[in-house]
Amino acid sequence: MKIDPTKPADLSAQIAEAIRDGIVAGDLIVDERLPSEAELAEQFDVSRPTVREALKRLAAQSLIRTQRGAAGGAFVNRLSFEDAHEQQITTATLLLSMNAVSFETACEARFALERACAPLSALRRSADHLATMRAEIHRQSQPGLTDEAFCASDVAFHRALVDGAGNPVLSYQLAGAVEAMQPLMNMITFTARSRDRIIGLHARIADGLEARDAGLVEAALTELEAYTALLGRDRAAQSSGRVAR
Amino acid sequence: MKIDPTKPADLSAQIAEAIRDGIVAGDLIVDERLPSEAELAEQFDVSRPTVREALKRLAAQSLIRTQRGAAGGAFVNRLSFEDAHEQQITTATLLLSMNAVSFETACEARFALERACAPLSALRRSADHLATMRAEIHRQSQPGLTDEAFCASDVAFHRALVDGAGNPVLSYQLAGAVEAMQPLMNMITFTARSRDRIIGLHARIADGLEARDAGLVEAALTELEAYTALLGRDRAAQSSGRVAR
DNA sequence: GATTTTCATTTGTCAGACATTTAAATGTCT
DNA sequence: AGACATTTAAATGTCTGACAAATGAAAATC
Repeated sequence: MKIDPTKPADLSAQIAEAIRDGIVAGDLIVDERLPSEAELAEQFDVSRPTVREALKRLAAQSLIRTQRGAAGGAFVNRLSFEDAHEQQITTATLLLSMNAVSFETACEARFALERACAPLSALRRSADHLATMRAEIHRQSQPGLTDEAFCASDVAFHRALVDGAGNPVLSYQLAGAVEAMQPLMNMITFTARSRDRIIGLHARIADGLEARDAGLVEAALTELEAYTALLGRDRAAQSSGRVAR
Repeated sequence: MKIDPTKPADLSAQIAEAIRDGIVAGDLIVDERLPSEAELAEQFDVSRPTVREALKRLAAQSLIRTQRGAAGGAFVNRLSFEDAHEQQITTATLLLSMNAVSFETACEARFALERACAPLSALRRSADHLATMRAEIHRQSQPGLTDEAFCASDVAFHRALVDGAGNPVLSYQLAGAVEAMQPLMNMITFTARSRDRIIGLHARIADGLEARDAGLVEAALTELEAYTALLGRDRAAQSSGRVAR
């Protein structure tokens, strides 16, 4: 592990990269302890603050964790699905909010991904998944539910659908996409009629999964996509109509 | 923006979180300059190194960029698809390598996602995408190609398929998944016969896209999934047969 | 032997300083 | 006045040294 002090990049960035490469290449295995900050500083021939900046970069990506005290230090972190999920959501959320991705584009991606889960979920969903979905449908039909709570329940419903596929990689990828869209969905105001429509489609999805009929689920998802896109367009039209610019 | 010095979390982590929240909430907009490190140190009532550690955390997530010099400083970064893509790949790669995700699971997720792209890609693929895919197929049939080069071309082929869908969100999500699998794919040795089989399926995918027939593409992808899973099982069987453990 | 105390190690934080980069301000010449 | 060179100030990047706080292990004590 060597770094080039003449490179234009920051030393801390170079050091972080060197350590990251070591982790990816398997030179550093999970739960292995890195040398102490003082030792790393000596190895890379830099000061301790520089090493610390590098370690913080890695910590921000959940690649390492640090522990204070005698037997403390920096340890290679076992990246959990939860950690990755968190990162994915913040990244995807920012991406959607800053790149002005159109609602339609995000919507299309989301439902395309969900439809990809449908056959697997129809095959493997447990009774638990189904129960969760039914419970969320019931919550969604409660009167007096705020739009935000409705959205949150919507996310939980779709998350159960995705988890039903029994593939953690899919769950991680997809749940991230679904949750990242929530801020955009929250901007929609759901009328009683639109809620009824959505709940009805949710029920059809749950029915399809119960019958293990992927076709039904996909059809309902396609309808739901079209309806969601419509709601998005309505909101856009309203807000552009209300405010002058 | 306030932090609590009595909290168990590191000050730099708290500061990073405070700034991140500001970005997500829109208090800090893209390309806006943050206060200088010295000013931030005063605002949060901490030292400059602590502020710097916080900024490095944010830089590691591509949330900010820093510039040296007179008009320099830390600026809120417009998160690009490329940046997000990079992050996604490293995260997903580590996730696959450290969590011992089975080849089958990763494979299933990958092809489920690709099938989700098929209808959109059939509808929207440009002549360019098709040309890229044909070119990669041609490269794959060159004799003397190393396994690694074959894999790289395979990734390029599938990336063109995904990009053909014309949905940047899908491209970002999916290309990440495909590329993250490359290390696992690289562990497979491709015989001449298996290459022929794969190339044939690639050709069928390209044909399907050319004819804008999503069904053909999906069918070929399903076959390719089955075949890839088979190759993965073979490799597992061989390696477990060769080495004792 | 069990409990308490001490201690060494390590990360977390601070203060101050200097180096380097960079753009803007200033000065100078044509 | 305009073009070019120089200076300057502001900002990040880095270093040194120090102290605080946490923590596990060894030593001391009961």
